[in-house]
Amino acid sequence: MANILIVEDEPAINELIKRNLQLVGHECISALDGLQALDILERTNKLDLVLLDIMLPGLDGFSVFERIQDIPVIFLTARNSLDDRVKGLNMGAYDYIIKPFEMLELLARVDSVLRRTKAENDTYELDNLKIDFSSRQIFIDGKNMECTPKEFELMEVLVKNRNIALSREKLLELAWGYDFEGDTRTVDVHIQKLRKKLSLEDRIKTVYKLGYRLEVG
Amino acid sequence: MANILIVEDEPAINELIKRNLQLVGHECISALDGLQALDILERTNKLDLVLLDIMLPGLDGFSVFERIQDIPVIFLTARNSLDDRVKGLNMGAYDYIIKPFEMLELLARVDSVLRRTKAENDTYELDNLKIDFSSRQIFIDGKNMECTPKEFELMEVLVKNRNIALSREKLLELAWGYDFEGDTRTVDVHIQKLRKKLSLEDRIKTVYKLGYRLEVG
DNA sequence: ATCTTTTCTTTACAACTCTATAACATCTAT
DNA sequence: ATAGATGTTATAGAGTTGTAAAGAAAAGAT
Repeated sequence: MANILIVEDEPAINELIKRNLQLVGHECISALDGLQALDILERTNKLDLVLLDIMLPGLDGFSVFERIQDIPVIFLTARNSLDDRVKGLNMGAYDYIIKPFEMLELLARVDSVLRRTKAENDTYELDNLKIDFSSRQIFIDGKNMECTPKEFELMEVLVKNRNIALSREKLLELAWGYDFEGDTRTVDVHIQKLRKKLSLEDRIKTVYKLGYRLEVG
Repeated sequence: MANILIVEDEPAINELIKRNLQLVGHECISALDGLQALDILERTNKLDLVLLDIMLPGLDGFSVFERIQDIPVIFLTARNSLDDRVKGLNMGAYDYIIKPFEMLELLARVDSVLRRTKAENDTYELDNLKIDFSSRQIFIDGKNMECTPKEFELMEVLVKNRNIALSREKLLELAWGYDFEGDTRTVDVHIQKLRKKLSLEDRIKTVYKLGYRLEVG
């Protein structure tokens, strides 16, 4: 889907981010310090996004950022200070995330930035299924399936968190909003609609006692 | 909400942290020195987080930390030195807080770590077996084995206490909950299922007259 | 406004899955 | 050899999910 450079000096966190981005279909390359990042930036020209830690040994994130041209950057920072945030955004970063962060939040922000910057990223294709996030339409073999708003929103959440088991509560939070007060069974009914309408009976798996997961090769 | 162990030798500060965490709905238990902390860690297995002072009488915080497995730790330290910070984070701590700290900051960091550890995608690998604790899936050679909830929970307990012989009573307590009233033979049946489904016949050992042990190189 | 249509949520019950237990077989220590 | 411990299989019941249809809410038409 997209090529992403992860610049983060803590190997465990770097690996964690990488694993999750790969899970949803991105190509990733890791750098553990600023110099390594510059090296990769110089040799590679197909990067779509850089996740950049500010606190790095040696060359810091801001210095790396100055050498990046025409690639969107999301800063990762342990510091919550307004200074760093403002500095980063003033320099032209697209977004910033304060560590420690929720993985689902990171995935959402990455998607958001890619959507803003890469037109062809507005759609996701899966076999004969095509999802157009900007026009909020879903196609099967090029035929518009006329989804309702809730159907689309739920499908969007499943697609953006594919291969991850999501509880009914989490799905309600992500597709309905954290303030939804109703029954969790509502999710079930909408899942059935998606399964039927989009022929996803064997792709949307039930995770017994938990929720659902969209399974994709 | 979460079970938190507070290791801090100054009674007033320990009590202060405890009161505030309880106020926001957490369960707390206090230790006033390293040995007491180890004792609690040994007897309790439902802790979600440890707040650990580095400067302690007798056994210091780093030594306590070495005995903690699979529980996130936030170090509390009066020392602002980069050395201690780096040492703590290198050892695998999730975060650290410099004393004196604002209570709200502590609460925010506690929440943040708890949120992160719940969403985090941590896995344990053992030969061709991979256990993903966040999505609750077990893979063999990358193939999802479709475990039931109880199968997963029992496997989780075995893995997290690998190489330790666990009695049936202990397994029931850890995987079923302390309030399970049924027969201990229930464990046997589930152990057989794991052995069969995950080909662990020679890894899950029977400890005659006691229980079972997952044996790992 | 009111009525109609569409979408969403809830409900009720059917279908299914999981789990504990029982019953019997086999093993182990003495 | 024997008593007690563990392995194995089958099954009923509890709990979870699937599904259709009724009820409620929102959107659109008149």
